[in-house]
Amino acid sequence: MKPAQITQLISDKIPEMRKSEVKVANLVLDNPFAMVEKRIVDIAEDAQVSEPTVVRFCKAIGCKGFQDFKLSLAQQLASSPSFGQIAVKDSDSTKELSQKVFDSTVDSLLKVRDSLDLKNIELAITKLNQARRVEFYGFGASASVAADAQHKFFRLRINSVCYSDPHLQNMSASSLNSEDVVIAISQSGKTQALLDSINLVKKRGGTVIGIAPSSSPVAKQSDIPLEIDAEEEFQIHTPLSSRIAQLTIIDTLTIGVAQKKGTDLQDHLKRLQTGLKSLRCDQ
Amino acid sequence: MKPAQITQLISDKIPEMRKSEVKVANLVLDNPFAMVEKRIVDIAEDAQVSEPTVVRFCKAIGCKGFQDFKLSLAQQLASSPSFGQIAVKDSDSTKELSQKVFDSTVDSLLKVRDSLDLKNIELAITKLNQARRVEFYGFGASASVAADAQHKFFRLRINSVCYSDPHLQNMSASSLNSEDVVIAISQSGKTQALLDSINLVKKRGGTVIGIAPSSSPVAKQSDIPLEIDAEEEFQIHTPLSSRIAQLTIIDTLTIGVAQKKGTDLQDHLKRLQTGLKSLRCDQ
DNA sequence: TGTTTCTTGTAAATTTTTTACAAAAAAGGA
DNA sequence: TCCTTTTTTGTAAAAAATTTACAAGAAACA
Repeated sequence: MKPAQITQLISDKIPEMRKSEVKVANLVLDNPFAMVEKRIVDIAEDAQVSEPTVVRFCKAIGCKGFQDFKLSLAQQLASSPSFGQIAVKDSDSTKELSQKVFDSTVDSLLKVRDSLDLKNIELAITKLNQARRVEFYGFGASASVAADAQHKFFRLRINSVCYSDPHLQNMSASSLNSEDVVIAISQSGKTQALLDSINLVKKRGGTVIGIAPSSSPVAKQSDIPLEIDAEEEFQIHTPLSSRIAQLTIIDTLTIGVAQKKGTDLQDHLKRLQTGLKSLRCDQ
Repeated sequence: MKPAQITQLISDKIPEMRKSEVKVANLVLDNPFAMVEKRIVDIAEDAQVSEPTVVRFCKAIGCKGFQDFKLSLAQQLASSPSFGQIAVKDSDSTKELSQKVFDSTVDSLLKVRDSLDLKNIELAITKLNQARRVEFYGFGASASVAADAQHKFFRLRINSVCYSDPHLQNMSASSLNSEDVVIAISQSGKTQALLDSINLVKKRGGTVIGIAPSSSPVAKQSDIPLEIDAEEEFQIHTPLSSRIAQLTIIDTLTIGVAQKKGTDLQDHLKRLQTGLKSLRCDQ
C-alpha cells in the first residue's frame, strides 16, 4: 500500500475504529518517530492493549500487516523531514539552521505536490501551448518569480513578457485578445492591482492562469487557478517557501509545454546554449 | 543506525565483503526499490545465497539486523524520490510529469543540503551581518534569483541592490569598499562579465560570496564560495533545479542574518506587512 | 599435499507476527 | 431490568520469519 500520508490516513480512520484501536492510533500519532523501532509487543504494552489489537489496527488503516505499516510510516517520516517542528530558534547552530530551512522547503514542496489539481495543470499546459502570447504578472516577491517564468518560457521560443509595474501591466492587459494567456502570480492572492489586471484580461477574452493561495480572490477570479497553500508568513524565522512552490509549478508547466512542442525545440535549445558559450570564460 | 545514504555505504563496503555477500550487495544496488517488500528468503533465493548470508550482509554494512536494513533502505528511498530515473518522458501523463518535477526538485535540494559547507555559510552570515551594503549580481536565470535575494535582504532593512546589467554591475563594483559584501550568483560559474565584477570588488577590498558550481571559476575566485552541484542542463526534459537550490541557500543566509539581528526586526517586518495591506483588496 | 583459516550453508533455536477461538463487554429487544 | 445477540478484546497456540550455532567445504599458505 502507498498512501500519500499515512498519518493523515490514521487520523481520518479514527472515527470508524474500535476503542482499543484508537488507543494505538493515538500512540502512533503522538510520536510517529518512536514507532519505527518498536515491535508489536512494545506498542501493545505502550498503548495498553493486546498484540492482536495492534495488528488489527494496522489492517484497519489498510496495511497488509505490521511490517507493512512500519515501513509505510518510516517512508513517510523520511520524506517529510519536518514532521516535527521546523521553526528556526535563536539558539540553532548553522547546521541546524540550514537543515531546517532545506527541510521545510522540501516539506512544503511535497505538500504542494500532493495537493495539486492535475486537471487544471493539464488545462494550463494545453492553453499555454496554443497561446499566441504569454504574459507574466507579479508584484513584490512574486515579481522575481514572474521574471524567472518569463525567462523559462522565452527559452521555449514562446512569445512572452513579464510586468511588475502596475501601469504597464494594465496597459498590456488591455491589449490582449482571446488567443493570449496571462499567468498571474501572487503570494497573498489579494493584491488589488493584480486583480484589476486579471479583470482587464478577462474582459478582452484572454485566459488567466492564477498561481495563488486556494480560495483567494486571485484564485477565484482566474480561469485556471493553480492553488498553492504553503503558508505566506512574514515572520523572520520561517523561510518563504511558497515562492519555491510557485517556481516548481512553473517548471512543471514549462516542461509540460516543452513535451507538447516536441523535438525541434531540442535544436533551438542547443543553439541558445552555443550562443551563451561566448559569454563565458574559456576554462 | 542512520547514515545519510545507505546505498552509498553498501558501495563503499563492497571491497571488504565476502564473495556471497557481494552477490547480495549487487542485488540490492541493482534494484533497491524491490528490496523493501522482500523477506530474507526471497532475497537469499534471488541472490543465490543462503539466508544467513543475507543477515551477514546486513551486519556487514552496519545494520543491527535484516529489519533494520530494510527500514534504513526504505527511508533513504523515500527521501530521495528520484533514486530511479527522473527524466520526463514524452509519454508521461500530467500526474507523472508534475510528480517527477517536484520529486527531482526535492532530490536536488536534499543533495545540496547534504553537501553544504557549513563553515562558509556561517562565515557568510557573519560577513553579511556586518556589511554596510550588500549587492547581488547575476545574469540570465540567475538574475531573477538575485532580484529575489535582494528583495529578501531589503526586507531585513539591509542596504541592498541587485544588478543584472554588466555595465551597472561593473560601475557599482568599482565603488564598493572593504565594508561591502557582494553575492555573485551563477549557474554555470563561468560567466565572464560576472568574473570581471568579482575581480573589481576584490580589488576594492570587498567580500565576495559566490553561489556557483563547485570548482567553477566563480567559486574559485570568491572569498566565500557556497558550492551548488545541482546539474545545470539545458535539456527540455529536466527541470532546472539549481535555481531552487540557490534560492534556498539564500533563504538560509537571510534567516541566519535575521537571527543575528535580533528582535527589533520583528517590529520592522510587522510595519512592512501593514504597509502592504493597503495594496490588497478587502476580502 | 597437508594444515590452517576463512567462507558458506544446513539445521535448529529464537523471536516475532499472525490466526483461531473464547471470554468479556456492549448493544438491542422484550 | 434481564436475556439474547452482536461486537470487541484478549489468551493461547500456530505459523512465519529471523537469527544463531555449528559443521562442511573452499581457499590460502606453507
